[in-house]
Amino acid sequence: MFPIGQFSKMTRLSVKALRHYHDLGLLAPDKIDPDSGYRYYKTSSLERARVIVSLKDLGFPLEEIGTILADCREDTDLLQFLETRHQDLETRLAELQARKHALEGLISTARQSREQVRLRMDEVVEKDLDPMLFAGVRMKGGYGEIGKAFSRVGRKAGFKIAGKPLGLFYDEGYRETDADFEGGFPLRKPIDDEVVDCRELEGGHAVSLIHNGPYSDCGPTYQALLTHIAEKGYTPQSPSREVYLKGPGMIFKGNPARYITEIQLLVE
Amino acid sequence: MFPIGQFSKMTRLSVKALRHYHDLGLLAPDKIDPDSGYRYYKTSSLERARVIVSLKDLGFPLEEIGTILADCREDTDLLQFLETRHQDLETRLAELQARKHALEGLISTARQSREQVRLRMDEVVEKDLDPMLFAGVRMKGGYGEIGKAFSRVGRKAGFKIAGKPLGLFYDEGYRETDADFEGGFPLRKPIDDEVVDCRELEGGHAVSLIHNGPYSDCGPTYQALLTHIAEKGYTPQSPSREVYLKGPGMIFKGNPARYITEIQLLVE
DNA sequence: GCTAAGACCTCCCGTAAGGGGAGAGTCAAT
DNA sequence: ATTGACTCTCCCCTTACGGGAGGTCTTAGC
Repeated sequence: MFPIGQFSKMTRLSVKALRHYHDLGLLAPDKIDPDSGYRYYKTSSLERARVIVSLKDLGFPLEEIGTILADCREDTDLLQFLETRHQDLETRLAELQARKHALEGLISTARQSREQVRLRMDEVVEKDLDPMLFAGVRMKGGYGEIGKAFSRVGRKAGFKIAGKPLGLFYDEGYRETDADFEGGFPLRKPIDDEVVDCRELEGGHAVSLIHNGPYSDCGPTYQALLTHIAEKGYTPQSPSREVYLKGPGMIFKGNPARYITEIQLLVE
Repeated sequence: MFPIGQFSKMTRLSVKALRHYHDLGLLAPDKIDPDSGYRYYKTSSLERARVIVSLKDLGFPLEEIGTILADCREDTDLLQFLETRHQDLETRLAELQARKHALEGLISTARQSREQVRLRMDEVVEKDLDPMLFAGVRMKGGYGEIGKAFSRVGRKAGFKIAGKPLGLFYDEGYRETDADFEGGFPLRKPIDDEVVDCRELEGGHAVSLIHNGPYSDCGPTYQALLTHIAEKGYTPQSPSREVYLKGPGMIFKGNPARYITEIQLLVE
C-alpha cells in the first residue's frame, strides 16, 4: 500500500491527476484512511493505471476511458473505440493540414513582400519576361473582386506559391463594372484543381512601369506606358499584367497610399 | 450603426462571441447606449471583425489576436506570429501523426486477433512455412520482458504490421533468467530503424503445436513436439518460434488461461 | 395607452483535464 | 516535542465561448 506521492511516481501520473481520477471514479484508491483521509494504493492498481495512461496517450477522453474500463477485458473489445478514435483523428488532422497550408501560403507571400523593392520608379523600363507557371481564377465584375481570386488560389496553392500576386486584365480599356480579369500567383509546382486554372504563362518583350499609391489612380501610369509604346512603334498585347509588389495583404489591408504595383504590357 | 444581432449576421460571429470580444477589448462596439446598454456597431468595424475571423481561422488564440491587432498594420508585420504558429502546428501535427500510427497498429492487430482461430489443438501438425518479412527487437532477460519488444516494434511499424506477434527463442532449453530471445511482428513493408531489426525470416518445413493457457505451462507442449521430432528422426533448428495467436494485448492483459500460442520448430 | 413579440442586457454556471495555491492536518524521524 | 515532508479539502484559473435565468428595451398592432 503506497501513499499517493509514491504511487504518483510509479505511475508517472501527477498527484493532482490521481485525485482527479478518484473524483471521476476512474481509479479509486484501494484504501482510504477514515481519520486522515489519506489515499493508499495497492500494487495491483498499477495495471489499471497503466491502461489508463495508454488510453490517454491514444487521445481518449477520461469519460470514455471510464466506459472502456467498465466494458472491455481484451484488446479486441476495443476495436470500435479505436476505430471511432481513428476517425476523429483523421478529421482533426485534415483540419490542421488545411490550416498549415494556409499558413504556409501566407508566410511565403509575406516573406517575399518583406524583401524591399528597390526599383526605378516613374520611369518606363523595357524588359524580357520569362514564361512562368501560373495559377489563377478568372472572373467578371468590379476590380475590387480580384481579392477573392487571390484568396481562393492562395488556399489551394499554399506553399507552392512562388511570387507576388499577379492580375491579368483582358479588356481593352478601363471598365467600371463587368470587367474581365484574372487573379492568381506564379507557382513552383503545378496544381490540379477544378476552380483554379493552372498553366504556363508566355514570356516575351514587355514595357513596365512602377505605380505608387492606390489602384484608383493608375490611369496616368497606363497612359505613360501607352505613350512610350506609341513612341517606339510597338503594338501592345492583351492581357495587361499588374504585379502587386505591395498591396493589400491576405489579412490586413494596409495603407493604399503605400501600395506599389508594377504594370507590364507585353509588346510586339 | 447596427445592433449586435445584425452585426452578428454580417460578421458570422455569434452574439455571444461579439460580447465576449467586447469583454476582451478585442472588438469594442462603436457606441453603447448609456441608458439601455445596447451595443451598436459601425460598418467600419466589419473590417476589424474580418481580420479577427481570419486570424481565428488560422488558429491564433484570442489574446494573441489582440496583440496582433495592436501591433500590426500589414501582412508582413505578421511574419513572426505566422512562423511561431506554424511551428506550433508542426508540433501538434507530429503528435497527432504518432498517435494515429499507434492507433493504426492497434487496430490492425486487434482486427486480426478478432478472426477466430479454428485450428486442431493438442495435435502435432507438420507444415511448410513461407519466408516472411519480419521486424523484431532482440534482448536478454526474463521472458516477461518480451512485451517491451512488441510495443517498441508496434510503435515503429504501426499499420505495416501484417500478422500476430512472433517470438524467437535462441537458447537451447528453457531459461529462467538471462534468456536470449526476440519479439516482433511480420510486416507488409520493410521499415528502416536503428533499434528495430527488419529482415527476411527464412521458411522451411516445421512441426507445430497449439498451446492453450498461460505461458508458464508450455513445457509439456515443447516436450510433445520434441518427442514427435525424435520419432520422425528430424533435427530441430534454432531459434524456436512462438506465434501469439491470442495473448496479452497492447492495452489489456486479458485472461492468461485463454491465451493461445502456436509453437513452431523448423526441422531438417 | 396597452400589450405582446422579439431583441437585447447582465450575471452565473458549465465545459476538459487538471494546475496553483491557501490553510490545515498527518507521518516519520530526530 | 519539533521539524520537514506529505497529504487533505476547497477554491479559483485556464479557452472560447454556449445555455439559461431574469430583467429591460424597442417596435408594431390595436
